[in-house]
Amino acid sequence: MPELPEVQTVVNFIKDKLIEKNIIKIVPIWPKVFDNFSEHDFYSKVKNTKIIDVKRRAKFIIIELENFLLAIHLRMTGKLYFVNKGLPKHTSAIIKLNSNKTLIFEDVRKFGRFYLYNNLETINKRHGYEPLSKSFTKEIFLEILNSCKRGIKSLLLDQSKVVGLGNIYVDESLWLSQIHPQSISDKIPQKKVFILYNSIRHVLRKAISNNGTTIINYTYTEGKTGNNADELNIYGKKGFTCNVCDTTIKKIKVSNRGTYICKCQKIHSAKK
DNA sequence: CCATGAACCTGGTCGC
DNA sequence: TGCGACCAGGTTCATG
Repeated sequence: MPELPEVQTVVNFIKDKLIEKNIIKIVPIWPKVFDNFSEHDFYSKVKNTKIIDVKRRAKFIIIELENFLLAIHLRMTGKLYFVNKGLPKHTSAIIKLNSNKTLIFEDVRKFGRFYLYNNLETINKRHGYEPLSKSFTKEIFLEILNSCKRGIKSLLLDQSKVVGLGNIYVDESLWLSQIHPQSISDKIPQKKVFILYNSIRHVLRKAISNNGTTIINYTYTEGKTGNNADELNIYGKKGFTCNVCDTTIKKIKVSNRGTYICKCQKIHSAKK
């Protein structure tokens, strides 16, 4: 579930119930879920457990406390939501609030992690531009693409350049721009780079406004799901007809990821 | 610098 | 119905 729009949706959904509350208990159920701290560390390091703010940076959910922040990465199957009673089968961690509410981190594949940091520095060091921020201009995007020679899909998935894109939205953005995922980044004409820039922002904004894409029954809480699956044009559409070029959508492998393409996506590479 | 593959995990689906 | 193979919205690390 978790690319930028889905993480943003989780933040939007839980934020109000967290701000101004105190964390009275935080329990790891899966032993490895707390990456760089222990339950005891949390209680002793974090003096004031009042939550100041909840936001997103890259694909992390950032729960900001007075002198620390708790960063949560959902990885492939993580879900963060409130429960009234009982624990789901794959509960990985529990956060209890003084409001008597319980936030659950459910994670079937157990890849998700919690991190305790003083500030955002550690995350910022390894992560690039927020694609929807003002500082991410089309000129900067062009510079990123021209400064290396990499397959465009692999580059877009690289969080140290531009954050938030994952397998779904990369395929959707490239399709919308009619660029083949194996195009070499510095061989894509400037005009198309700008189209790709617009496509990425359009695709992400639309997905956020739809509360994210639900593929496998992802529920934020009480059955709420994202509606963006209806908006997908290429991802998961193998065998369907592309509604632009009218040919059959194929599935191939690019950067070791399942990748959906159609004929209208041109490959830009060094001439043979 | 860049690509590839494995590792971390569980569960669903597909083909025989 | 059963079983194995393969796949999954992410990231990191080792290797060539």
